[in-house]
Amino acid sequence: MDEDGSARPQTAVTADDVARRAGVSRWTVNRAFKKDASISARSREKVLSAAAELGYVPDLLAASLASSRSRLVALLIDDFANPHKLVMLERLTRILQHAGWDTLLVNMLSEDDGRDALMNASQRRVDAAILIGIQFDDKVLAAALGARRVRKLIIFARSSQNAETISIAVDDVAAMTEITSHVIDRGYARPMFLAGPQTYSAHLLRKETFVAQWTARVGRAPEVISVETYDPARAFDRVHQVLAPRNGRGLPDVLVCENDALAIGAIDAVRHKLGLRVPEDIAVTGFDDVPLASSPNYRLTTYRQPLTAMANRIVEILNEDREPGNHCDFLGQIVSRDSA
Amino acid sequence: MDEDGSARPQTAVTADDVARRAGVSRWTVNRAFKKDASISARSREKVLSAAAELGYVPDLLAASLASSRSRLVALLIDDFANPHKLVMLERLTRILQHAGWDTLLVNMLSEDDGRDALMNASQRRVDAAILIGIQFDDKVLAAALGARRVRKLIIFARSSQNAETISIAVDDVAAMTEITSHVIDRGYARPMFLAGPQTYSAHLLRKETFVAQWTARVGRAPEVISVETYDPARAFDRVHQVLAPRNGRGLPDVLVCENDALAIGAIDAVRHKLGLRVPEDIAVTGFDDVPLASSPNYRLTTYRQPLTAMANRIVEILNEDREPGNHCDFLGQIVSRDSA
DNA sequence: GCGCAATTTGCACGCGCGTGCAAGATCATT
DNA sequence: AATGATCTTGCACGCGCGTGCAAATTGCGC
Repeated sequence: MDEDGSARPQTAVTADDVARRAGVSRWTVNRAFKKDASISARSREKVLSAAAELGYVPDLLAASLASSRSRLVALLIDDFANPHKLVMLERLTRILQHAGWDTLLVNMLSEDDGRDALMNASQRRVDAAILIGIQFDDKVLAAALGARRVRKLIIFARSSQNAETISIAVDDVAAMTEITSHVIDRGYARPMFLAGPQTYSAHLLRKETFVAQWTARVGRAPEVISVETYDPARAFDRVHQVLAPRNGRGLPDVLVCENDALAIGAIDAVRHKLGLRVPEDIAVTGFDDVPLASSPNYRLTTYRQPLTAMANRIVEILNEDREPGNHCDFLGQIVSRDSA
Repeated sequence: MDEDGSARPQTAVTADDVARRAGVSRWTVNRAFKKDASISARSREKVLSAAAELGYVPDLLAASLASSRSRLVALLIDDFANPHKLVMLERLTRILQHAGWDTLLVNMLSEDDGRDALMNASQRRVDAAILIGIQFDDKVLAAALGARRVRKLIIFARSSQNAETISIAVDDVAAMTEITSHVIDRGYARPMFLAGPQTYSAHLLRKETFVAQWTARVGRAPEVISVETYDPARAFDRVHQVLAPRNGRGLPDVLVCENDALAIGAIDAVRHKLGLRVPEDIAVTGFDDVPLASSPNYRLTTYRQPLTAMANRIVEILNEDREPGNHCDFLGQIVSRDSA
C-alpha cells in the first residue's frame, strides 16, 4: 500500500530515514514506538505516519543488543510424542505473543544432554528459558544457572525443588488426591498405577501421592508400573507386556495413569490386546485432558490443568525484575467421563 | 546499572576478554569460532581454551546485527488441532537446529490476518519464514513479499502457485492417484471424499485429484464434503451430520479423507455415532501417517510424506544465496493398514 | 509578559561482532 | 640467504538502537 516510487524495495529503512522525513531526531522516532515514552502526541503522530509511508518498523535485533533485553524466551522440549505438548505450545505461544514475547522453539531430542540447547538459546540472549520437557536433570540446570547465561529458568507443568528455578505447575497432590477419591468412590479395588519417566529435577508427585493416598485409605499398596517416555505406544507395549500373562486371573480393575498420553495407550492395549472392555473390565484415568480424551473412542476421565492461568503467570514472572518465589501451584479440575 | 553490585559471575564475557587472556586480538578470537576461517591451529587452540576457562560463547545477537544474517527462521502455524503438526515441529526443529538454524515459533491463531505475525518475525530479522499452516491467503503473502521484510517465504507441505514463494510439498497428484488405485483395487464403489479448508495461496490438490481420477476410471463423480479446519472433532461432527440421516440406505462404502486428522474423526463418527464397523461397513483412508494412525484403534491406511527429505530441502534452500525454483515435489509412500 | 516547573527533544557513547583489506608471519624454492 | 607465494593476524568502521542526561520547549498562574 505504500510505494513512494523510489525503487528500493530491499533497503532496510532505519529510524534515521523516518526522522529525516518527519523532521525530528532519530531518538524521537524510536520514542514514538515506545509505549510509555515521553513524547508529545503531535510528534508521535508525525513520526508514525512518516514511518507508515516508508514502511519502517523498529529493529528488535538492534534494540536487543543495545538494551540487553530481547523479549525472547526459549521453549525447550524433549517430549514430542505426548500430544499434550501441542496444546501447551499453542497456549504458551499465543499468550506470550499477546504480551509481547516471542518464542524460540528448541528441540532437545537431538542434544546429548540439553546443555547444548541451553547454550544455544543463551547465544540468542533469551530473557528466559521455559522447560516443558522431562529429561532436565540437575546437571543441565546447574550448567545453565551456573554459567548465568540464562537469567530465568522456568519449569512449566512440573515441579522443581531447585531453588534457582521457577516452577509453574498444577498441584499434583491436590489433583491426585481428587482422582484417588474418584477411583475409590466408584468402587474400584485393584488399582495399578502407570507412571512415566522418573526425573530428579523436574518432578511429578502423582505416583507418590496416589500410592500414599491409596495405601492410607484402603490399607494396602497399589501396583505400580512405569515407562520411560510419555508415548502412547510405549504405554501400549508396557500394559500389554504386564497384563497379558495375567489375563483371566488377577487383573487390576482400574489403571490410574500419570497422564493422558499413557492412558490412551493403556486403553488401546486393554481393548485390542487383552480383548477387554473399558471401563467395564478395566477402567482407566488420565491427566491433562488432551483433545483426544474427549473423543467418543476414549471418553477419558482425566484432570484438566489451568493452562491459561499458568501461562499468564509466566508472563507476570517475565515482566518482574527480580525473581519471585520459586514455586507456583495451581488447581485444576477433574473431568469425569466414561472411562472410570 | 544493575542493582546490588555484588560479585556477579555472569559478566557477559566478550571476545575482548578472551582475546586478552589468550594474548591475541579480538578478531582472532571470533575466527576461532568460525568454521572455515583462516586461523592457525595453534591460535585456535589457545583461544578455545581461554574461552572455555572464561565461559565465553559468541553472541549471536551482535553477530546478526553486524552481518545482517541471523540464522533464524520463523515458523508460522495456525493449525494446532492437527496432530501432524507436532510431528512436523519435531522434525523441522531437529533438522534445522542440526544445520545451525534456530526457530522462532509464531502462533497465527490470535492474529487477525497473519500480517502482524509476519511483521513481528521480520522485526527479529529472520532469514526466512516457513509457513506450515493453512490460512495464508494472498493478502498475507503479498504483504510479506511486498514489504520485502522477509527475504524467503517457504510454504511447507502445501503447494503454492505464487511465484514469489518457495513451496516444498509432497506430490499430491501422485499420492492421491496411488490412493485412488488402492481404493479401486480393494473393490470400493461408493466413495465419499472428506476435504479440509479450501485456501487459495497454499493449496492441496488431493480433492481435485481424487475426483478427477475416480471420475475418469469409474465413470461417475464421487461425493465430496468438507470441513473448515483439520480438526478431528470437526470431522466427527460433519460425518455424523451428513451420514446419520442416510444410515440404512445408501451410505458410502469408503471415506477418503484429506488427512489423518479428518480420518480419525471420521472413524470415530462411523463407529460411535453410526454404530458401524471400519472397514467392514465403511472403510477410511487418511494422509500423513500420524502416530495415532498406527494405533490398534485406527490401523489407518494412509500416506506418509518424506518429512526428513523435505526438511533437508529447506536447509538447502536456506543455505543458497539466491532463490531457487519455487516448487519442490516429493514422493511419499502409501501405508496400507486395516482401515481400507 | 515573567518565572518556574513540567514536559519534550537532542545527543555522545556503547552494545558485541562482521567485513574487507593491509600488515605481518611463515614456508618452500632457488 | 633471499624472494615471492601463502597463510595468519590486526584493525577502522559500521550494524540500528538504548541509556542517561542536558538543552530546548511548553504550560501555567499571576
